[in-house]
Amino acid sequence: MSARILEHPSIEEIRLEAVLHALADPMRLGIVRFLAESGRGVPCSEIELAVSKSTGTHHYRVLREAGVIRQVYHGTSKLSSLRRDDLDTLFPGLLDSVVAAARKRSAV
Amino acid sequence: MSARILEHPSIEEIRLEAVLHALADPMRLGIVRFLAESGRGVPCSEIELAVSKSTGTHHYRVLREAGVIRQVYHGTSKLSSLRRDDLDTLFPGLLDSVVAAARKRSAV
DNA sequence: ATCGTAGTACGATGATTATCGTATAAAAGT
DNA sequence: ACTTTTATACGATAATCATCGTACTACGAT
Repeated sequence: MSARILEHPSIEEIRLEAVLHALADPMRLGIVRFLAESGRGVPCSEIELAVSKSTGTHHYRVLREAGVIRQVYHGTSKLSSLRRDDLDTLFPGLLDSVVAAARKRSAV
Repeated sequence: MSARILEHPSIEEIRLEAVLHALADPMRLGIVRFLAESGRGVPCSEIELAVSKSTGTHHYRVLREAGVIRQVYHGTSKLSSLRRDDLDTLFPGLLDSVVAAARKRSAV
C-alpha cells in the first residue's frame, strides 16, 4: 500500500468555524502551542499527550483536516507543522492571539 | 419569582477553550458579529436566527456562560452585548481577528 | 384581570465527539 | 528475515452537543 500521502484542505477550503473548533480543545491547543514555539516540523512522538496513541492520532487529524497543521511522512514518523502562512493570510492575527493567550494561560 | 439576575462568569473564570468553543459555531459566530457591529445592547429578538426560539436561547446561554456576551433583563426582553473589554484584556486581538474573519468570510 | 410579547425550563432525540483497545502497516535498522 | 519504532484503522462506548416541541414565567399594555 502506498497511501503515504495525506489529505489537506486547500487554502480556499479552510473554514473559520472548523479552525476555531479545532483550537477549542485543550489537547489540540497544546499541540498548536508546541508547534508554534518550535517553528519546525515535529514528530507526533515528540509532543507528550496524556491520552492513548490512537486518541492522539485523532487530534492530529482534526487539526490537519481543519487546515491548522500540515503533516508529511518522513520515514516511520510523521512531521507536523503549523500552516502559519495560510492561516495568517485567511485570518490575520487569529493564530497569534490564540497562541499568545494559550501561552499566558498556562504560564500561571 | 425574582430570578431575574443572570449568571455570568467573572473575568478570572473565563477560559480560552470555552471562548473558542462558543465561537466555533456558525450561529453563535453570527450573533457575535452582529453584536460587534451594533456595539450596543441588543434584544435576542432583533437577531434573526434560522432555528427555533429554544435553540436560540441555548446559543445565547453558551455565549454568556463562556464569557463572550453579557445579558441583562430589560422589561420582557433581554439585552445582549459583547464583553469586549474583558475579552480584549484576557485575549488581546482575538475577538477582533475572529470578527474580522467572520465578516470577510460572509462578504463573499 | 386579561392578553400579547419575549424568553426560559424541561425533557427528548439524533448527531458529533473524545476516548479506548486491539490489530495492522510502513519504514529503518540488525 | 526479523525487530523496533511510529503511527493508522477499525470498531466500541460514553459524553457532549444542537435541535426541537410543549409548557411555563415575567413583564408591560390594554
